[in-house]
Amino acid sequence: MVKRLSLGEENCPVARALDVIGDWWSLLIIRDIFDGLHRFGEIQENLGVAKGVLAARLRNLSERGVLETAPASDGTAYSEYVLTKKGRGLFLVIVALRQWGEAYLYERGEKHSLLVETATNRKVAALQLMSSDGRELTCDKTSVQKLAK
Amino acid sequence: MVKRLSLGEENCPVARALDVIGDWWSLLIIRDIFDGLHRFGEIQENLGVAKGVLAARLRNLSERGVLETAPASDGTAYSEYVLTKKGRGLFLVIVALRQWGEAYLYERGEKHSLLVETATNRKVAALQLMSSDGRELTCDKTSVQKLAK
DNA sequence: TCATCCTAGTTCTATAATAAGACCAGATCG
DNA sequence: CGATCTGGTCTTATTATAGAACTAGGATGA
Repeated sequence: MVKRLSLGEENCPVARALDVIGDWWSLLIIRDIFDGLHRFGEIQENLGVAKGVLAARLRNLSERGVLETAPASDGTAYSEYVLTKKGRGLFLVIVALRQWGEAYLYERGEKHSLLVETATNRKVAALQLMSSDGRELTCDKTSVQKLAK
Repeated sequence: MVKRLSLGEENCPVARALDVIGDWWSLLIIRDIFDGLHRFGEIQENLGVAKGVLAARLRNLSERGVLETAPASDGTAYSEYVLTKKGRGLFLVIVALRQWGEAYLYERGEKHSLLVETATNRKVAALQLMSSDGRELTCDKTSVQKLAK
C-alpha cells in the first residue's frame, strides 16, 4: 500500500477520529470490551481475528490512550484490557452504528442483539441530534463551518 | 490477506454496519457528500485518495444502497453522487465520531471545523443516549441482550 | 514436584488491498 | 476543431491481513 495515508493532522474531527479507530478491527474490539470481554483470548475467539492483528490493534489503541491494561480481575497473574475515559467516550459512536445497522441492514423478522437499559431491560431510545436550545435537528438543517474556535 | 473476513452475516448490528462502511475510506467519502461534495473529482481532490480506490468505494457503496448516482445538478452530462435515505441515516454516526474527535483529539486552542445549525449558526448540542422514557443513560447503565426479536 | 495444559502473544508466509501515477475515452470549452 | 477537464481504468511497488506454526511463562493437577 505504500503506507496508508495518515489523517491525524486533519482539522476535521471526523478524520482525526477515523485515524484512531477507523481501521477494520478497532471498533469491534472496543465493542467487545464494552460488552464485557477483557482478555486477549476472549476477544480473539469472539472476533475470529488473527492474533497478530489483534495484538497490533491492542498495542495501537493503548498507545493512543483508548484502552489500557490492568491486572486481571480473576486474581491470576494475567492482565486484561479496559477502556480509558477516552475509550468510553466512543460509546455513542458504537450506539449510532448499532442503530443504523438495526434500521437498514436486517430483513424483517431477522434476529439481532439489542441494547437495553440494564435496570429495566428496556430498549434504549434512538439517538437524536438537538440544537443548542433543544429542538430536534435533521442532517439537512446543519452545516460544517471550517476552522472555527 | 487471504480475503478480508466478512461481517455481513453477524447478528450484531455493529458488525454488520462496519461490514458496509467500516473500511478505511467509506465514512470519509460519506462525510464529504454530507458536506456538499458530489462529484468524483471534488471528493478525490478533497480526500487525496487514489482514484482507483475511490472508484471502488463508490461502486461498493452504490451496490449496498448507501449512495446513488444522479445527473449533475449543473446541467452538464456528468453525474454526481448523492446519499440515499439509508446513506443519510449515517449522519448520527458521523456526528458521534466528530464529537468524540473534538473532545479527545485536539489540544486546547487547536482549531477544528464545527457542526452548526445552518439557520442560527449555533453549535449543535452533544448527543446523548436516553432510556425509552427519556432519562439520560451512560454506558455503564446499559447492556447488550443477545438475539432478541 | 513435575508433567501438562492454558494464555498471550511472536514469527512466518501467501495473498489481498492500497498508493501513486500513467493512461484513456468522452464531454466541455474557447 | 483543438485543448483541456472529468471520470474513470490499469499497472506496479509496497503494506496489511489471514492463517497457521511456534514459544515462553503461568496455572493446574496428580
